[in-house]
Amino acid sequence: MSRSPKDTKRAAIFAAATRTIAAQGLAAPTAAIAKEAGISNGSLFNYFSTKADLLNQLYIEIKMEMGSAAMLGLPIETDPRAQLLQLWRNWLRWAAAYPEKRRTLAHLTVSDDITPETRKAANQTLAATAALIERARQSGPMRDVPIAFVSAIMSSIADTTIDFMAADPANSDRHSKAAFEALWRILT
Amino acid sequence: MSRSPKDTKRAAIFAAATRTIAAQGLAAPTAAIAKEAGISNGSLFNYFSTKADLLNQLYIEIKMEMGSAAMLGLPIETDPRAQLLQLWRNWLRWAAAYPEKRRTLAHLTVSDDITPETRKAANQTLAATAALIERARQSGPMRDVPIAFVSAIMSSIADTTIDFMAADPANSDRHSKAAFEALWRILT
Amino acid sequence: MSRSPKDTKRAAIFAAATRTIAAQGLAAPTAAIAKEAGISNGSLFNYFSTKADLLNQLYIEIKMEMGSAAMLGLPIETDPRAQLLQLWRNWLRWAAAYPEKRRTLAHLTVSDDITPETRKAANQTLAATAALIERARQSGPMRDVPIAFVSAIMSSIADTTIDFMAADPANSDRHSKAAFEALWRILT
Amino acid sequence: MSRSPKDTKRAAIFAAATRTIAAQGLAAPTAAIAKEAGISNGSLFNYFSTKADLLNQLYIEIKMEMGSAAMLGLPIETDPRAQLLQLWRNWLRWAAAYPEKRRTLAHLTVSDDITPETRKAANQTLAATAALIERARQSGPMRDVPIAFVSAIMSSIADTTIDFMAADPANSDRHSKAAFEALWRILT
DNA sequence: AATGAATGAGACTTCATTCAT
DNA sequence: TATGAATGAAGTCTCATTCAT
Repeated sequence: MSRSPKDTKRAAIFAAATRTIAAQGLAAPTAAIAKEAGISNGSLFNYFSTKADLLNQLYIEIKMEMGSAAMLGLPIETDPRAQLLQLWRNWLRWAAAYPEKRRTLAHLTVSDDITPETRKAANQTLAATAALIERARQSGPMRDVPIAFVSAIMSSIADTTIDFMAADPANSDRHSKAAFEALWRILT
Repeated sequence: MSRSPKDTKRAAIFAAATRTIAAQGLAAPTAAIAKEAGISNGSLFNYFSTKADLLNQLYIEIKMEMGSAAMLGLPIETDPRAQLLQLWRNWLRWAAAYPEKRRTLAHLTVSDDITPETRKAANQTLAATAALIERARQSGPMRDVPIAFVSAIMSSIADTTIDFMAADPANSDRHSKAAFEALWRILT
Repeated sequence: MSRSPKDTKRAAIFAAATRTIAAQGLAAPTAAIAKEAGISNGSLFNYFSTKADLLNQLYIEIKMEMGSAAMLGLPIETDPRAQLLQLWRNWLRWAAAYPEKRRTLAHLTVSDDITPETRKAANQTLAATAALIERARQSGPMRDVPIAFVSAIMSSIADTTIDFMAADPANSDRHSKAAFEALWRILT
Repeated sequence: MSRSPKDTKRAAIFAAATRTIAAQGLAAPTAAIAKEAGISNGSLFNYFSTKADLLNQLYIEIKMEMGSAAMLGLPIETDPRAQLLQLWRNWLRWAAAYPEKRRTLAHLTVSDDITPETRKAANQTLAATAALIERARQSGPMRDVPIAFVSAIMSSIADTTIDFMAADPANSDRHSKAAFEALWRILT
């Protein structure tokens, strides 16, 4: 079950890239990422053929982790609202716990280096989430809209909420609750 | 009424920058922008002292135009819903009409070159919008949340909607309407 | 006797160049000099065909003024020592009175833009000085050395003295006197 | 005993910079220096972070070499005059042997890129020289003047002498001797 | 597989000089 | 004669990528 040395190193580079990009933005030199990862600048290219390659894979990596975190310990067989609320809390908790990952993800999301293929692949990590939303909206007013659109709106509300939680941690809970209620009103 | 030649040239550079950044992203060379504007690379710096200066001013320019477009022909003395709906339509129509401005604005919004002062200045173009939202939500469920938060959520929903409208123009209206209804449910 | 308008403007440019170069060095933009002179950047080139031309003429101008200042009110028919002392005092007084001219002159002296012809022309402003030195050294130990060499040594001692006077004005007199005595010992 | 490859390359860059600056002045492009050193223009910045950094280090390098050369094989326990004479000869010989180093040093000395810290550091290479002068002047007429002033005068005379030696090599010895005697008369 | 020096294209910016008005 | 916008060559510095060791 343990990871190969190669995977370990890749993970170290991902972590280094996350920290470095969170701090410096996408213009962060590959040399800075390599240094943060404790390897030489040249070595980075033994693991990722180009900087763009690294960014694309990092994007998928973070997206997948975020997706997994969102689904963690989700109650089965409960009413949709309870499930969605749990998903919402998981999501926001993850974002609060890993601010650098979120910052870096925000940078990557708007990068021209991220290919459409990568975006498509990353979106599939949200399939489970989409299923939940599907249940929640099923007989509500959004029932005739493409599910991707509904998901995207939920995402954008979550992002906005996370921004405000980060800027004003004291009122984190209030913002989180208000946003969830708003979301629920959208769906039902 | 006509603009000074200097303003004309500035406007030409803004337009060139908008096109170039929409196409190439923020990494677009100043030389490319100058060429697009029909001037030499050195001349650009007779109008903007640095690239960052150009970006900041362009950001404010587009934001202000967007704000004006949103308020265009807004009915006075109507019920809040009619007003907000008009605002929503104006906004989305502008975005659809000037996709390059919107793309460029999206790039600028996340740029590290945009200073906090610029962001603050640009946000004041949304004051009128905020007042409308204020009326709409006044006795609704979002009444106790900071208005900035409500505004931000509205913005993010609008952005998402615009993205989907751009990607699927045939269903523009459906998306626009569904999103507005969702927004209205959030507020009331 | 009054100067032509053209000469007045030239003098204004010389003065502006002196101040600007004293402050910023030879890399001072011609535009900065023009602005300091109260004219437009293009106008400067109506008076001097190139920047190098301006620098060369400025060099001669300052050198001539310095030469004149040194000879001011020189007693005739006195013993050589009294004459040389007066010259020395004049020289140092001028340097103390016009620090910007001296700074600028120092910059110009080492500039590659100053042509050998200019240097030769400027040196002739020192002819009168050389004559004084000639008298002073006539039967002394330096009698067989080229007069240009003796003059140059005197110049360099004067420059060094002025530097120290500028850096430590409180001891100006002491330094001036000590240096003159040293010079006198060299010559006699 | 052999230098590391990195030091070898640094030395090559120093040599290239010395030649290039001697020929073209401080405005010599870094690209020209790099080419002269046989490396690409980007490589230069692997060794010196900025052009100013290179200039500062080069200044110290040449000053130290000059200082060492001056002290070479200095007789101990001799009378001050013999010691000073040896110093003088060493100094002038070095200057004659490495005209490019001297030219470059002259350029660097007046450069605004050389920081006060660098100048201070470089001046300490002359501490030994100052001690010699101290002995020589001890009961002479310059005994009450700051030693820095005396040293500076000696330097300026040396520089002037070197200029004349370079311009008129046939009379090198005459000039050197005459200048030393003049110096000695100053001190004693 | 790891290293890190070397590369050189390309970015931003400056500025002496020109020229239409 | 005066203006000042326009020019574009040139300069410094960065950095993704390569490759000999």
